[in-house]
Amino acid sequence: MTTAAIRRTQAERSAATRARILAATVDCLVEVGHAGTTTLEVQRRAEVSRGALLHHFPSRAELLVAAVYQLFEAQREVVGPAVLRAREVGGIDAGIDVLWIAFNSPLAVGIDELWAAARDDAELREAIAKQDRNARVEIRNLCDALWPGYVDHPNYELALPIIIDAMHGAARARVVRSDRTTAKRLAGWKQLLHELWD
Amino acid sequence: MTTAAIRRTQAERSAATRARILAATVDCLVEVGHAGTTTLEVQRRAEVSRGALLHHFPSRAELLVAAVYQLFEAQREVVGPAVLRAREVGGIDAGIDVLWIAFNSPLAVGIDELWAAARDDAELREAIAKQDRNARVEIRNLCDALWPGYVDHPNYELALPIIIDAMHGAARARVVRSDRTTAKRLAGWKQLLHELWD
DNA sequence: GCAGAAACAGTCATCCTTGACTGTTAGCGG
DNA sequence: CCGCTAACAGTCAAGGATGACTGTTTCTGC
Repeated sequence: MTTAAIRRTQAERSAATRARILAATVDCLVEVGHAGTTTLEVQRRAEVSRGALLHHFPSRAELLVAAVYQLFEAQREVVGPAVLRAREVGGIDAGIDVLWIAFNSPLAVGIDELWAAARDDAELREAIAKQDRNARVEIRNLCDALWPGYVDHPNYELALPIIIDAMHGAARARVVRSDRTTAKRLAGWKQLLHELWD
Repeated sequence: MTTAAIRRTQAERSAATRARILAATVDCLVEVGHAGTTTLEVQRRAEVSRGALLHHFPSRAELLVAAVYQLFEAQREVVGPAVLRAREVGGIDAGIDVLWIAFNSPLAVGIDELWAAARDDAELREAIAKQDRNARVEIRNLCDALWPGYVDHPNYELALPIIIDAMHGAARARVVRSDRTTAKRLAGWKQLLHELWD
């Protein structure tokens, strides 16, 4: 009787639970890692039945592959606004700060987690590889947008991949090392670009 | 009767099987990753009984912690000789090549695997953190040995952590990306140091 | 308003891993 | 040579994860 009050189409119902499941999966990956992301745990967090979970994602593998896309998409939504703010400020330092946001977000932790798991899972590896290729292009465009004045500098092409790799490495080290060292790294990256570009 | 031919002390027997177990664990980590490194798989590869395994390492956690030390130690034995050769050649380029050997060795893959797992395992994290602190000092000394002529250069302190972080990041990316890009990276790192130091 | 399909609910068998446990053998001190 | 202890061997119970399976509800097309 009361249930009749809420009336949704099949597509709406389906999309809603699917979204809940994916959101729970992402949370799970970020908080307890790949190993901790069991289908049971996802099911608990999403508050769906086992049937619902298995209906949308017949296997754990498919769930994780879907999570890859979800993670990268969510990442875009985090980075986008930050870029806009940084463009108004402008300059090398603000650009580094924004880039670091991308690599340091909780979502990046989730991506990292799947990245590690991808080594033994061909399906997952393929999904990650594809998204990574896209991400590389986007990061490149992001940099061009952040530092329009330096795009034509002879050292621009030299510095970018190194900075990006360094951020990758630093993000990874963050698992073990203290936050304190992060500030030093940020300063170092800024100094490097000033050294190369100014 | 024939068994009497081989006579070893308790300590020798013990050390031998312990070494076999640890070697198998390292192999396992490198080949099938942290998740694939089950105690059963290690036991199979080391060709020891369950009793032997559990005798030396009462729990899987202790086994993995021991593997951390083993991995870093093995890494030293790989890098050491390479450094000696590089010192004879000398120069920025040879130094980069040696550093990359350290980050690109199969052992580094194993370390990476445990590094990822360390996020949800306090015991493991502590072990990794400790070894990482040592490794940082050693890498630093290694660089000083590789590039004695540049140690006092004003940009030396700036460049080192960035190169090291970049190698970390690149090593990680290697899981997904092709080897082809590695050559470009190596060239980029060399060029950066030439740019900064020459 | 009714057949059919999609979305969801809940249970269960199977498999795998872990570490506890008991039994056996090889070296060591006296 | 003998008792003892460390090193090793092999089995087993418990727990947890996965996905198959059956039942139920909600929507949609006609």
